[in-house]
Order: sequence, then C-alpha cells, then structure tokens
Amino acid sequence: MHPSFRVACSNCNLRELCLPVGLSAEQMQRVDELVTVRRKIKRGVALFRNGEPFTSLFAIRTGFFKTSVTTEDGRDQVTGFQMAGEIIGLDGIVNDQHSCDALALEDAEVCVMPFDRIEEISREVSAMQTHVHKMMSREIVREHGVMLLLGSMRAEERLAAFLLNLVERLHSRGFSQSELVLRMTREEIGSYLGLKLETVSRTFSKFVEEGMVEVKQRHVHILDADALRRVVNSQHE
Amino acid sequence: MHPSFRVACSNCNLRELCLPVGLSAEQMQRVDELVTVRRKIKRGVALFRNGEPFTSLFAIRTGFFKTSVTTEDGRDQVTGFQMAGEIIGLDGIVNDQHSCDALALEDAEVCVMPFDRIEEISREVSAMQTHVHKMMSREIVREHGVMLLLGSMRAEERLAAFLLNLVERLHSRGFSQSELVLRMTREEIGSYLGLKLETVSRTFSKFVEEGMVEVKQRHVHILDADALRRVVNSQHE
DNA sequence: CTGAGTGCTTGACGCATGTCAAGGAGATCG
DNA sequence: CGATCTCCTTGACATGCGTCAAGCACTCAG
Repeated sequence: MHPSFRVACSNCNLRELCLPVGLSAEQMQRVDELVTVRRKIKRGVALFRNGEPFTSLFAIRTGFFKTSVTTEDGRDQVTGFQMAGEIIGLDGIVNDQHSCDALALEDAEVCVMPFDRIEEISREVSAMQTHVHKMMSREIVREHGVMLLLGSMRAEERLAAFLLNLVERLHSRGFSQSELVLRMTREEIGSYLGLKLETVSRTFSKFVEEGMVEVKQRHVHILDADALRRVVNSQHE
Repeated sequence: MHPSFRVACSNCNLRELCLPVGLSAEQMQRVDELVTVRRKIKRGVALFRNGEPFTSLFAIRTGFFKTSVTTEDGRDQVTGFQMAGEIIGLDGIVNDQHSCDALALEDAEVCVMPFDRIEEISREVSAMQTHVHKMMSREIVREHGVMLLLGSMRAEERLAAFLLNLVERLHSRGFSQSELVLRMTREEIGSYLGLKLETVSRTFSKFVEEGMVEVKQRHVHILDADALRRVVNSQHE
C-alpha cells in the first residue's frame, strides 16, 4: 500500500468509466482529491468481505473480481463479475458494512474512493452527484437483467447471454469482440447463472458441437455471435 | 391529479420511511418543497412504463405495486412488489428513461418527487443525500437477495422466503405478523420467484397439508413461521 | 520427469419442476 | 339470478437439469 507515484484521476485512461465527463479544470481538480490510495490485490484475496465496515468504494484499475453473497446455512451466490473501470462496494452504503464478498480472480489494482469524500464532492460538483446516482441506478438495472436471466431463461440461454455480455464489456474496453479468457471457474459461472458446473460444461460442449464457439479450457473464441444472440432470444416460451 | 389539500411530508405518517430522520426545522422546510403533487392510480393501471421518460421518483402512500421487465421476445420477469413507504423509479435514473413497468395491483396513491429537486435538496441537506444513497444501496442489496433466491433455492424455499419477507414488511407497517392478503396472482408470484403458477399453487397446497399455513384464495394465515424459516434454511445443498 | 491437486468433461440416472388439460371457485355485470 | 371471466387447483405426464461417479487435462512442486 505504497502509491509509488502521485495518483491523478485526471490522467487516468479509465477516467471516462469511473468519473463524469465534461468537468471544468477547477472541478477536475476537486475530483482529483478523491483517490488518494491505490491498492493491489493478489489473485484469490478478498478486497472486502461480508460484515466488514464500509468506508470506500473501489474503482477497478486492473484485474477481475467476483462478488458473492453467502447465507448462514452455507448457500452461496455469485452476484457479479467486475472488470476494469467498474465500481464495487455499493452494497455497503446502506448499513455501513459490506453485505457481500469481493474476491480478486486475477491480480488486481483498485483505486480507493472514500465514500465520505464522494459525498462531499457530490454536494459541490453536481456532475459528480449525477454520476454517482447513475452508477447506482445502472447497477440496479443490471441486476434486473440478472433476475430476468435467472427467473425465465434456460441453461443455454443463460450461458449465451453471459458470454455475449462478457465479450461486449471486454470489447468496449478495447479487447477483441470474439476472443476472451474466462477468469472464473465453471463452478463460479454456474453459481452466477443458477446452474451446476456440470450443466455449464455440457452447455459449452453443446455450443462447440453446434459450431458457435471454440472452447479450450478458459479460452473462448466466439465464432457466431448472431447464433448466440438467437439462442438468447429463442423466446422458448 | 388535483391535490385537494396542501401536501406536507413533515406531517406524513410515512415520513420516516421515505425521508431522513433528525432534520432541523429549517431542513424539514426544504424537504417539504419536494413533493408538490400526489397521484392516484387505479388498480391495473401503470404508474410508468418501460421507455417512458424519467423525471421523478415515486413514494408509495397507499396501495401495492409490482415492477416488471420485459424483453422484445416477450419474456417477462416481475422484479419486485412494493408497498406503502417504498420508493419506485430508481431504475430510470441511469438513462433518463424507465427500464421497467410499474403497475398498481390495487388502487394506490403515490407522492411524486421530481428527481432534479431531489438532487438539488441533496446538495444542500447532507442527511438527504445520505438518505438517497442508502435507498439505492438498499435496493441493490435487496436484489442480491433475490438473485440468491432465484439462483440457489428450490420451489418450497423460494415461496417460504417470499411469504416471510412479505409478512415481515407488512408487520413493520403495523399489520399482523401472521395474516396477509396477497395482492398479486399466482402467476405474478411465480414470475417473481422463477416458477410456473402451477408450481406456486402446488407449493401452497403442500404448506397447507403440512400445517404451516392456511390459504383461502389470496388470504394467507401463517400458522408456523418457524417451520417456514426452517424450510428456507434447509441448506438442501 | 513424476506425482498430486484442481478444474473440466462426460455418462447414467433420478427428480423437481414444467407442460398440458380439465374442472372448480369467486368475482363482476347484465 | 344466471352468464361469463379470471384465477386457482389438481392430475398425468414430460423433460431439463441436478446428482453421482469416473476419468482426463492441465499446473505446479519437488
């Protein structure tokens, strides 16, 4: 936890993902005071855990995370996978403590954004305020989508939607629209999609048989994205 | 849409559900400017629909709503049921348009809270700002719970969890902890829980056989809440 | 190189839930 | 009061996914 160089959001290449756009120089200066610390997280290590006090949101600079909720009786549900430019920790605001676990699926670095400072800046810079509101609303809408997926889709539809979503988010960050490397296990995908790992594996195999994707362990090559889209919209019902 | 009397949050008996507590008289006065209009919604009528421009959040004063998302291919998912004191419309913030439908399941009245005014007051009254953030975070956490339910629970567990949640929310509003009237159909419950209406019906019947509840159409009497809790925590896995 | 560990695939089988169908119970309205 | 409609219940059957089990494919340590 030794920021070897001055952190400045204004110079960050992920700026437009984490922060509002169109700020004046003066406003940008205010916002630059937001992130004072970056934190490196090794693969397999938790950024935060359920029950820990909430103080900050985290903007992912590099790496890949999963968030999951757990019940006393040992049930476990992955609630999302997060990549560079995305924000984690919003769940902690309501009770001043985190209500899920955030685990790094590969070595990662996050920008620590103390929430009281976010609130302070939001009161002064209304673009920042709007940005925070939209960020939270976006998460709510994302979760609506997951509920739709879990509540009404079949295994193939779920996995196809998952792959398309992942590759789209990667593409918007400058990666390929057809190649991706899964950072999570089949079991974690299954947890997220409400399926068992065997079903995930079988469904991958089925997609391969049908020529829609190539799969080599965690390397996935999407050969026919339209076919995947048709699977998602198969309006089976 | 003719508010027959001056609307004043400061006098509202639902104040502590919709608004921050511990405001000074001066702050309360600011907040009182928030709601200028109340709107009555008849059963079966939409408060808003997917795609409509977003301008306001709505605080439910009386009545009962469901929110649902729909895809082009006709899939439909109920994302929540909302009752007095709860806020709907948060999904609309991110894209300035609503991304779900909100339908009144019984005659209802809502307080219209223009969002630009919410933002304005939030900048001045930090208790209001915090309140808004917590409201949105609460919704995110609630949806995590639904994801857990949809992703990892079996039919009986889902329905038991649903009933316990409903009755708890009603109880905290001064209603019975054991009696409730369902405002939604079996099909709507099913959509919310990711089940078909027949499964919902059969599961109700099973709970009745086992003496946990009495069910007469939409009237439900919970006879053994602990048994329902055990069903939810059956850690079947 | 070898062995152990973890993650992945595949097969056989079972069960929870979906599907289809029939009929009953209340509500609403002429 | 009877007709119609919507909602609900229940049965019989089908099937998608889970469960259990075996073995393979990487990775990493020694």
